[in-house]
Formats: sequence, C-alpha cells, structure tokens
Amino acid sequence: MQKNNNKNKIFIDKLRSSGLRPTNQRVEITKFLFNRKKTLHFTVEELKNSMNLKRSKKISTATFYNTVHALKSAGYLKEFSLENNTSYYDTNISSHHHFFDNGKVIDIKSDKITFQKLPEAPKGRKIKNVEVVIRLENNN
Amino acid sequence: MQKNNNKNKIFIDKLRSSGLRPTNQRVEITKFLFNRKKTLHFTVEELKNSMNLKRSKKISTATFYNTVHALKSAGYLKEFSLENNTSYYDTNISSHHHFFDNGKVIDIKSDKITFQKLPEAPKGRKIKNVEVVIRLENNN
DNA sequence: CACATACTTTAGAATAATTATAAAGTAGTT
DNA sequence: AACTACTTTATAATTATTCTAAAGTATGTG
Repeated sequence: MQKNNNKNKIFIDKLRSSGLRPTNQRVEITKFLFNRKKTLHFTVEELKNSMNLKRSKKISTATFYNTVHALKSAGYLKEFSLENNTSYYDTNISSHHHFFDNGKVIDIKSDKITFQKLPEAPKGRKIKNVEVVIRLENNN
Repeated sequence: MQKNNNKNKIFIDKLRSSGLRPTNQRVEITKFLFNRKKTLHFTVEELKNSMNLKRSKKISTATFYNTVHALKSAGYLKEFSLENNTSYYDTNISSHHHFFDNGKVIDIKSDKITFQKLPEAPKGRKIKNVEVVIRLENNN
C-alpha cells in the first residue's frame, strides 16, 4: 500500500528517525511541512485546515497532533508560544529569534542578534538555548 | 460594606486605575498579589487555588480572571507564555528577562543582559520591547 | 443616608485546544 | 498469506478560559 518512491525518501526518513512508521497520512503531513522553500509557522489547527481543505478523505485531528508531536520531539520542529494558549510550531529549527507583530511571527536570523552580556546559569544548570522575542507596534 | 481603611489604599488605587470598583474580592486578590516582597509568577488557576484554600467563602473563577485581566491591561501585571497553553503572569512589570528551568520561572534583571547587535524593526513598525528567555537544562 | 442604577459576583454553561479511548485498519515481519 | 504490533479515526474527556444571566453590591444623587 505504501508507495516507497524515492521522491518521498527524505520525508520517510524524517518519520522513521522520529520513531514513526511512514504511513500515507504521515508522509503527506511531513511533505506538506518540509517540502517548501520558506520556513512555515503554524498551529496544529491551521495545519489541519490547510491540508484537509484540499482533500476528499480528511486526515483526523489526532493524527495531526501525533505527527507534529513526534516531529517536534525528534527535533524537526521547534515549538513556541504566543499569549493565546495555542502552541505554534516552526519548521526552522536552526537557532533563531522572532519578531511578534500583532500575532504574526517573523523569523530573525540568529546572527542578527548578538549579546554583550549574558547571565550565568544557576548552579547545577547550564544554558540550553537563548531565545529573543522582539515585539513590534505601529510606528505612529 | 467596603472597609476603606488606609491599609488597603494602594490596592484600591490599583483597582480604580484599572477601571475596577474596589470590591472585597478584588481588594483581596490585589493584596495577595502585590503585598509581598518578592515578585510572583502565577497562573490564574494557581492564584485561585492558593487564595481559596485558606478561605471559607470562595472567590469565583470568573472574578479571578476578570481581575487579573484588568490588572494586566492596566499594566500592573505582565503576561508571558510557556509551552503548555496556559497564561502566566508576573507581578514584576519592569523590563526584565527570564530563565525557564523545567517549568520554573526565574527573573533576570534587565541589566544582566545587554545586546551588541539588534535588528531594525520592519518598515512602519517600531520595537515595543525585547524579551529574552534562557532555557536551562541539567548540568550532567 | 436611603434609592436607583450601573457595575459585580457567582454558578454553571459554552468554547477552544488538546489528549485519551477503543474499535477498525494497515505496515512490516515471517 | 498471516500475524502482530502499530495506526487511524471518530468520539469522548480534559483543561484553560470565556460567556451568561440571575442575584448582590458600590456609589452618586437627592
């Protein structure tokens, strides 16, 4: 049943290395997420809607959540939060920062921000990562 | 009914300037939040539980949400998000940053982080604020 | 300082995002 | 081809939050 054509190899590999069998639904989701030039910021609900609109046979909510979670745990997606109780995901997993512009998220390349001074981690801990959010407002 | 004793004046003033009448429930909530030495990080649910545990007559959930929202809109509380779809609030409204240490939040004074380089805001926008989150992990 | 009125409180219903469940289907191995 | 463990799905459950409408209260006015 599973069409293992080479075209999808990289998506299948992503799934396998996330501990998931490459089912058709999962391959399509993964392809939708990563088969693009620009990085994507999305919520699971947005992902579900944009994929299911084009499909006669809908993929279930649980499958979207499962797949996104596994890809995130494997490090293929980055999770972040705004102030609206919804999880956002970013296909750009390289260390980078964000502008938040009225609910819209814009990536900031890592090298656009550098620090002059950073605090030490508390004892027994070390720094895992540093994320900067720059909130924007209208320029009136 | 309302005991307008001086002891509570600063809390009553906070409420009034947030556009809220200083009812007993609101004064108690405001006092609980701001009548302390160290700043407090909390979710509405946590706030409700810690206050209601000690009370015979419980304050309703809606009143906690209303009061916290108004205090936040007036600028007396700062909202932030972790990756668990819950709103957190901080009684420290001065510009500052955070360590996130396995769900625990620790303030970082503003002057502990300085930038060497920051990006420009996109045209038509200006920077409202810059927030840094330093995620910690165990030091093994 | 009693009254009227607009603002509040409250319990409970409604909503939204997410997670859990369990029956029917499928991938991968033998 | 058959077996078994993993998946998908629809649906129910859960969690955080917001809404609603009835009963209660703060506050300005007289």
